[in-house]
Amino acid sequence: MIDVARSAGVSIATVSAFINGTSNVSAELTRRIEAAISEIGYERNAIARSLKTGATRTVGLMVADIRNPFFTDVVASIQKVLNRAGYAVMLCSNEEDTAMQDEQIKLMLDRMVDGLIIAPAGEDEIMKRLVKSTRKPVVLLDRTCDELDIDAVVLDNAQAVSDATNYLLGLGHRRIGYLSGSSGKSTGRDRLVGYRNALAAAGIAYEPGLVREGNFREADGYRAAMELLTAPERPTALFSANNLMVIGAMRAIRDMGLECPADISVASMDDFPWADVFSPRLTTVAQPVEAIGEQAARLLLERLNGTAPAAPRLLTLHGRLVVRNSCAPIAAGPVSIPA
Amino acid sequence: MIDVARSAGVSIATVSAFINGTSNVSAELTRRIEAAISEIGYERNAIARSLKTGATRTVGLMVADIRNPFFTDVVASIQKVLNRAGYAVMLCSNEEDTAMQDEQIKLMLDRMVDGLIIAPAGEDEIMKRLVKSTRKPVVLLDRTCDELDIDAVVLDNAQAVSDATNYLLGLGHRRIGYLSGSSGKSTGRDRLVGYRNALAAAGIAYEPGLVREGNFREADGYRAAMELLTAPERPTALFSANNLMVIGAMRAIRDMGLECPADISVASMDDFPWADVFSPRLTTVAQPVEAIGEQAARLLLERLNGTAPAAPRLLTLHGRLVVRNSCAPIAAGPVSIPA
DNA sequence: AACGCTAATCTAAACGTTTCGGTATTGTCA
DNA sequence: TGACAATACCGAAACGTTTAGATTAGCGTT
Repeated sequence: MIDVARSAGVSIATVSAFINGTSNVSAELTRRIEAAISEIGYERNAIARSLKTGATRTVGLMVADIRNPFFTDVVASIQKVLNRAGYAVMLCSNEEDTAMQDEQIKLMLDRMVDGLIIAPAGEDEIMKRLVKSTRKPVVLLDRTCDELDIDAVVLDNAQAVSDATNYLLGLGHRRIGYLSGSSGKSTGRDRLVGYRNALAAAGIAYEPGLVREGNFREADGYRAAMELLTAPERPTALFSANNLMVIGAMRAIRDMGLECPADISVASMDDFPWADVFSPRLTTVAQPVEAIGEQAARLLLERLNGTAPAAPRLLTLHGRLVVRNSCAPIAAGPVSIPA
Repeated sequence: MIDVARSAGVSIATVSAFINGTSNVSAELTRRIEAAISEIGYERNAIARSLKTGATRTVGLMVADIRNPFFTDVVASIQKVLNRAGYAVMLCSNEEDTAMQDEQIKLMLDRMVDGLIIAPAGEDEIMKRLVKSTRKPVVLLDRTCDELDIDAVVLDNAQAVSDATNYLLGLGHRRIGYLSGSSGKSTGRDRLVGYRNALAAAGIAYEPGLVREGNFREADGYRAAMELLTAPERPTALFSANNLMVIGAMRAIRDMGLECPADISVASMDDFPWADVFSPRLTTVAQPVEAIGEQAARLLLERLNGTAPAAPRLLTLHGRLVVRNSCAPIAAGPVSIPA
C-alpha cells in the first residue's frame, strides 16, 4: 500500500480511504490510485488489517463428527450463509471427545476467529471456562449445555423421539430396544426423555434393560444392538438415537442372521439421502438440517453485527417422521414366542 | 505483552524470548514473567504474530462437495495430520462449480493461509492464474489440472474403473451403461478411459450411446440413468463414476419399477460405510480415503517446512474392487429380449 | 587491574494497515 | 473582502508482536 501511495503520488491514508470507501477522494486521485494498484498488483494484507481492526471476518465451526452426514449438511448450510456475509469458516471436529474439543476450541480462539459455532462433545469444565471467558460470541449447535447461557439452536428432540416411539407403539410393539446417545450430551438425554414419555403415555413400564447407551458412533450402535439382540428376551423393535448408530445396528442384525423388518423393526433419528432407495428403506425422523444451519449462522451473524438482543436465544426446530418400510406391525398381545 | 513486561519489570523482548523459547532467560526473570502472565491472564495475539512472521499456521482446504462422504473422509484425515502439526484448517467447498471455486480460493488466499489443498471443480483460467500467481504452496487433491505443475495426490482412476468394468464383463455383460463424471475434471476423463480400455481389451466396440455425462451429483446420476433406462435398447448393467451419482441411478431404477440386480446390475466408484448392510449391497471400488488425505497433508507440510524437493510430485494411489451383490451374471450372447 | 568473551537483557525498528486530528484549498455569504 | 464552513488530503500514531543489534554484567585470563 505504501508503494501504491508512492506510485500514485498520494499519502497512504488516501489510498486506504479509497480502498475502503471511507471518505471521498477526487476523481483525479481515484484514477491515479487505481492505475497504481493495477500496475503494482497490490492486494490488501488482511492480517495487518485484522491487527488494526480487531476482526478477522472468520468464524470457527466445531462439529461433533465431520463424517456424520447430519453435521455435513448443517456445515454446508452454515457455510453458505456465512460466506454470503463475507465470512470464511474454520472447521474442525471434536470426534465426540471432550479432550479433543478443548484443544480445538483453543486452536480456533488462538486464530482470533470473530465468533464460534459449536456442537459440544460434552459439558466439561474446561470447555465451559473457555467459552465463558472469551469475549467472542458463541452459538451452540444441535446440543445445549448446562450453565452456558448463550444462543443455541436445537431440535425438539423429546418430541421427535416421542413421535417415532408412538409410531412403533401404534404398530403394536411393546418391547422397543433403545440405542441411546451419550447421557453426557443434551441430545442423548433429551431423546431418551422422548422415548420414556411415549412409553409412559402408553402406560408401558420403562425397562432399563431395553436401553443401551453409546456415543453416537457406528461401533457403539453395533455393540449396543448386539447386547439387546442376544438378550434372553429380544426386543421386537429397535430405535437408534442417531444415524451412525443405526448403521451399526443394521450390521448387528445382519450378523445375527435376522431380517429387518420381518424379524425386527428398526427406526432411527436422522434421515439419509439414500434411505428410500436401499432396503430396508429406513423409517427415520428427519431433521431440518438446512434450517438448523441457517439459524445458527443467523444467530451468530446478528451477534457479530450487534443487532442481537442481549438475552440468549434458544431456537427449537422440529423433526419430521418419515415412514418407510423398516418397521412391521406386530401381532397383538405380548411378545410372540415363535413355536 | 507490554503489560506483562511492565508487571514483571522486564523488557518486552525478554517476554517474547521467554514465550517463544527463542533465547535463554534467567531463572529469576522466568519466575517473574510466569507470575505476571498468569496474573494478567495474558494470551499471545496470533494476528500480530502473523503480521510479523508472515505465517498464520492455517491451511486452506477446498473440496468439491462437502456433502460427499468421499471428501468428508478425506477431510477428516487431512484434518488429523494437519492439526497434529499445529495447523488449523479453513474448509470450503466449491460445489463442483468453477465460479464458486474462484471465489473460495480468493477468500482463503485473502485470509493469508500458509498453503492450500484443493480438489478443483474444473480447470478454468482464473483458478489457474490464482494458483500460479500465489507464492503459497498448493497441492491438488483427487484431481489433477493441466498446466499446473504442482504436487498432487490422485487415484489410479483408469485402473480402478477398468477393474470394475472387467468384473462386469466377466459376468457376461456386454451393454454396460456408463454414468460419467464431467469431462472438465481429470477424474471424469480418466475414469472414462478406464471404461473404454476395458471394453477395448475385451474386443467390444465403444458405444457412445451407452455413456451419459453428469457432474458427479445425485441429480446428474438420476437424469443420466433415466436416459439410459428409457432408451430403446436398455443396458444390462450400469456403472457410476462416483458415489453420489449411483444413488441417483438407484432412484431412477426404482422409479422405472426395475429391480437391482435382477433386472439390471449396478456398480460404482467409491464405497459407502453402510454398503454391506443395505440391499442391494453395492459392488464398488473403494478408495483409500485415509491414505489420500494423509499424503496430501504430508506433501503440503513438506513444502511448508521446506523439506520438499523442488520438482512437483504426483502420488497415485490404488482403488480396491469390493464385490457384493448388486451385479448378477447374465446369460451368454447378446441382450436377452424378454418374450 | 585491565581485558576479552559469553550470556542475559534491552532498545528500537520493523510488519501493513486504520484512523484521529490537522492543514490546505475552495466556496459561500454577509 | 474577510470570516467561516465544507471538502479533500495528509502526517503520524497506533495495533501487538518479532528480531537484529546494542548494551550490560559476570567471569576467567593474563
